[in-house]
Amino acid sequence: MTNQRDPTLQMLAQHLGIHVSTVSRVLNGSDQEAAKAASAKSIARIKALAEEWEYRPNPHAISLRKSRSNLIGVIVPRISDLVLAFIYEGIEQTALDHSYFTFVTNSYNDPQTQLKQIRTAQRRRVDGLILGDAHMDAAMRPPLSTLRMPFVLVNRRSGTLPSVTCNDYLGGCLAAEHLLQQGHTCIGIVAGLSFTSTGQERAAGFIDTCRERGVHIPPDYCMECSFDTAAGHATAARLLTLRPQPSAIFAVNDFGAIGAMGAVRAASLRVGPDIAVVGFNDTPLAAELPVPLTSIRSPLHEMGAKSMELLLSLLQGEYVESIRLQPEIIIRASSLGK
Amino acid sequence: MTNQRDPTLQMLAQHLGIHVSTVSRVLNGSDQEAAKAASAKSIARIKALAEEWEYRPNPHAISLRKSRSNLIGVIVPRISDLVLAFIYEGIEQTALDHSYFTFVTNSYNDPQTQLKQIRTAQRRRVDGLILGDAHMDAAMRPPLSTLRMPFVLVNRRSGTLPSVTCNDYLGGCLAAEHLLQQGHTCIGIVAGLSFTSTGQERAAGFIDTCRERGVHIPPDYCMECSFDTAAGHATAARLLTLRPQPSAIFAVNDFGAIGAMGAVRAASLRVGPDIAVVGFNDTPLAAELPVPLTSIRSPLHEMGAKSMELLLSLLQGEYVESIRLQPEIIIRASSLGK
DNA sequence: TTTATGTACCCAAAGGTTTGCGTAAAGTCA
DNA sequence: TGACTTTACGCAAACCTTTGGGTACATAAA
Repeated sequence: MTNQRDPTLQMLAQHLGIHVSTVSRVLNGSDQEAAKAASAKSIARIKALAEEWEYRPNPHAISLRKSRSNLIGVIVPRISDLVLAFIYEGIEQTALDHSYFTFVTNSYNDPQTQLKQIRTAQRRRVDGLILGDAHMDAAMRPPLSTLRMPFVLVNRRSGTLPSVTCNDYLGGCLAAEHLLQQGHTCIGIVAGLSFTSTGQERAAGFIDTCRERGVHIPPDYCMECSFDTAAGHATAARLLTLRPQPSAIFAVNDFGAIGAMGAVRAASLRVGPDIAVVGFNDTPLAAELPVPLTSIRSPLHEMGAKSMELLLSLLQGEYVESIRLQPEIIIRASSLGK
Repeated sequence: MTNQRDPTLQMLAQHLGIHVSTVSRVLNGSDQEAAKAASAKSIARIKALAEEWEYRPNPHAISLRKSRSNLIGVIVPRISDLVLAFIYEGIEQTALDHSYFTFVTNSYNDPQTQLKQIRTAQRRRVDGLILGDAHMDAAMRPPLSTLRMPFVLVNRRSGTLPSVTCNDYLGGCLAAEHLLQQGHTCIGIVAGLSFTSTGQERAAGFIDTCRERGVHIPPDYCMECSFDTAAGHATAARLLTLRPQPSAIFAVNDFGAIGAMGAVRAASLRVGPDIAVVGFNDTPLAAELPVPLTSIRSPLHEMGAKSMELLLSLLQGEYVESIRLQPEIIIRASSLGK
């Protein structure tokens, strides 16, 4: 019976001389329902044949009939940003565990593109969305509340929309406490994009903590920039031209911090002894850099997993609360004097 | 007419008093077919209403009817390996341009897992597969030829299976030529996993070129290891304990090279003046590292895009040839003496 | 006038499941 | 024996499209 086409319910039913509806109930109802639908003997026969023929239900037929697709759309700024890749791994694994499929696309932080990708996903009839590219500024973002579809934000939050994020403010505090403890009083910030909650809150936590300890960070020592290495380099270079020159730099993400380290070296200064550098996210790179990078660890995989769990709850019609995960500081050579 | 359910062909047809089959032909046949199916006036009415109601065909119904899903499965070792993330971006964009959807999963270089992921994708009724985690060793890999489904390999090749790769051997040659030109005669290799064509061919190109120029690389100076930073660090550390100590290290991927740079520094040596380091792939990080990394650039995005194009051809039933893209060396401070 | 050729449609089956409802036969109880 | 309940299924519609066939009417050619 190893012919070309995959077996269908109908083929099984016909072969067994049992009606297709009965076969259906046995094969995917609960044990209870199965018992109601057929005798023990029939159940055994059906299951045996399904096994032998390696019957796999056609997902398109199921989706059509049930009008749900078991598909989740994931939209991120860029999947080649390591941070998002780790988050996505958490999402994808959790989805698979619950027999959902996910597909992921880039929006490049462009609201226009984000909206387009959302529409494309909806055309594919996804059951829900996970958005990793939220803008804080409600005016700047597509009207998410009009999505008419369950969704959750991940990594970045926005207003009261359901989200799973790191406690970025606290992360900023941790970074500040460490640098203050090292005796720094003049500090520059590579602040990320201002419309992201990540950038905004990490910087805010940092600045507030400094102020509480009597260290003032002037506005021009806190520079907005995008989250890639090149931007981090350029921004840190500008920070280093300020007078008085900062003795430490806090970058709100590791890629930015790596760029900053490059800028420090390009200015013939040493990372650590001359200029302390602290990053954020503790990507696996951080520990292995030529000068190991002090970084705030955020639980990326867990963040992705939790966001998927939240969405699953939402799909069940349950009420959910946003989640904030705890960061932790990992101190390495880049922020320690000689 | 803004009610809850999305409009269907039938709803349009009923509203217009035109048969659903006619509406179908007008809406997705060519202009030719449309003209055959209905009068100019009817065509206009149909299109107008479809527009007004924002009609979107139900992909599940289409898939069921046509028994094709417009879905492509992509399997990679890890999407959080930057190299694969860039390749995937190329795949995904090209797919979207041809109105295909892709979804991606990790196989962690485990043949067992790979097979499982392939089966899962097939259960979703994908039209084709792109595999980024091929094993060279036919015995070690799932029997890809029995897939009964179009597929193409990307990044790594295996036997004569259709693939899109970088000319890794040539890349290895370029790296060797550069280091030889710098006067190095004792060189260590962080060689990657031996069952991957990438690791194997890059190392082979390097070693062969050295031999041609009279520089012998003993087997114990070429160490296998996985492609992450931590492994690169550990392996480079071992290379540095060899006597005579190598004055240069070629790592077959950038993450490995970054780890190696860490090891060099941990041994109180300077990257560049003391130990030259060369990587592979020229990920955006390379240029921005504290010591900028010399690396062989492989066109990752293009590789992904081309692999998708190849698969599309295969889906058309066309015959295809494997593609090898040209690498290029980007020289930076990490391989230059003082 | 007959025959051929379009034009502008409609019909109905098919694709694979799910699910509310119906029913014949067997068993239970008084 | 009659009434009633289980047991073990079967029936058919529904989900939304696509597509290989018509058909009825009109116009044109022979």
